Amino acid sequence: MSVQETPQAVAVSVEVVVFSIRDRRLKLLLERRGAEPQRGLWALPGTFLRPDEDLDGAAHRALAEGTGVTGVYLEQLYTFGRPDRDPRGRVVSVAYYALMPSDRLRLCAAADAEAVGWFALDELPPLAFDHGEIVAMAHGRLRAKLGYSTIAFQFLGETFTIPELQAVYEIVLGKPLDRRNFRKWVLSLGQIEETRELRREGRHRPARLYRLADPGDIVFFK
Amino acid sequence: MSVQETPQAVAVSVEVVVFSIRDRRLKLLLERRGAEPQRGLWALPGTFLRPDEDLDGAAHRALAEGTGVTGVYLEQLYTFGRPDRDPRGRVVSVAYYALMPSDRLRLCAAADAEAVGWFALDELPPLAFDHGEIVAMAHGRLRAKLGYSTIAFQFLGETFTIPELQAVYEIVLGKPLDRRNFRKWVLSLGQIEETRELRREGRHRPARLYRLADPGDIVFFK
DNA sequence: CCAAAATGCGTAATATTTACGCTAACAGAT
DNA sequence: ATCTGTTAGCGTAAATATTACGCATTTTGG
Repeated sequence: MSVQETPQAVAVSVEVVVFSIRDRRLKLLLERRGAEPQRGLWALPGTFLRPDEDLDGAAHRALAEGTGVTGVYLEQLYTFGRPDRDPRGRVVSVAYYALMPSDRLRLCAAADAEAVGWFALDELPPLAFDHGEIVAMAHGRLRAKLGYSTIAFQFLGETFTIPELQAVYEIVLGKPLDRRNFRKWVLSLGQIEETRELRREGRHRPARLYRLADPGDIVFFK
Repeated sequence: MSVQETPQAVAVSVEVVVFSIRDRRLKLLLERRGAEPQRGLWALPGTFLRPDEDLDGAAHRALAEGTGVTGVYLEQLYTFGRPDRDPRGRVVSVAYYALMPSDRLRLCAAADAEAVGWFALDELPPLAFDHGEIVAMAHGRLRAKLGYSTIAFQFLGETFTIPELQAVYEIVLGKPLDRRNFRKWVLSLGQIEETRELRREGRHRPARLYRLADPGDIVFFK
């Protein structure tokens, strides 16, 4: 790095694209901005980076402060730095995306946000700054990563049935999958182990509950 | 983003991991640091972000100033922001990686660098800051992306033979490939078209020269 | 004109993916 | 107790993709 150049002071923020599946749809967590600029528009949960904090830490904090959510899967997505992307000045945003089970939420509006809400990905309100661009990239990455990693499991609780897992794939990919082939495929990954319990709901045969063999880990395959 | 927080001033830099294939090995372009801190250590070409510049622009500039190289394939890799990663203060680095043909270089040492040089990936000198970590991630990304995109072509000139392309794959993946299957595979991608010319070298049948059907574009497949 | 080296084509064996028939288990209605 | 609708779960065959590899072709150097 060229140390003879004078480093220019820049504000660094993190923004988090939080995905969850609710009502059989892929949804996004947004905060309504309670301050200028762009007051009233919806925006991604985010925060400025603190002096002694690393980027992952800031992303976790943004999520905790904005929504009370902790312990979810978080991954760095991309860094956005167009000079004019924030009217307040030069802000470089490191975007993250997060996946969480639908039940894991206690909504608590952040101090400077009038509201927090879930929005279906295909019915998003107008977003602040360049957050639409960030969301589009996060969605693409999520779809791609379903195919070669176990991130999809992050949408589910500790135990889950194979049909529930299949629903996650179908909702994110937007297309139906064959039950029988899906079952074979997911079992062949060697990532889940069966429990002794069943999930009974509806007037039909109950499904066996499974558990991640290595919870917390994201495994890559193929 | 939480606008009530005071944004902390942070220096933002870009660092570029430049890959090329020279002498049938995967090599990396490094600059020897000519100033403190860590003077004398080798480091990735990089620069601080300027006020009116976007991140991609800064990465291209870092490359042009450090090495005189322009017009190469550049892609954002990851952003590194551990609080203690640079002894000068808080520096968040947006890392990029670049691929270039082996012939495309006019080495010109940057003003503050005593030297610029190519190093085989498995014989790297000690690197400054956390650049070793950045290089490791770039190498992983490069290998992964060979499998589902046409980045490999960026290592070659405008025209190339199929065996030359195969050598790129073999060197990056570190394993031999079957000539006949490789040919079928690469032709089936529909990304290259044959020219009327041949490349003659050595005492053997000359190879046909091909050209990218859509030069500059990186195509994803599978 | 022969040997060496590398291109270029074709075909068989193997593995992976996809399609889909069929049985099992449960809830609730008759 | 039996029937019915619905979803879970198993197995098998067909289609597709990948891999292995034999062999003829085209060039150069001696």
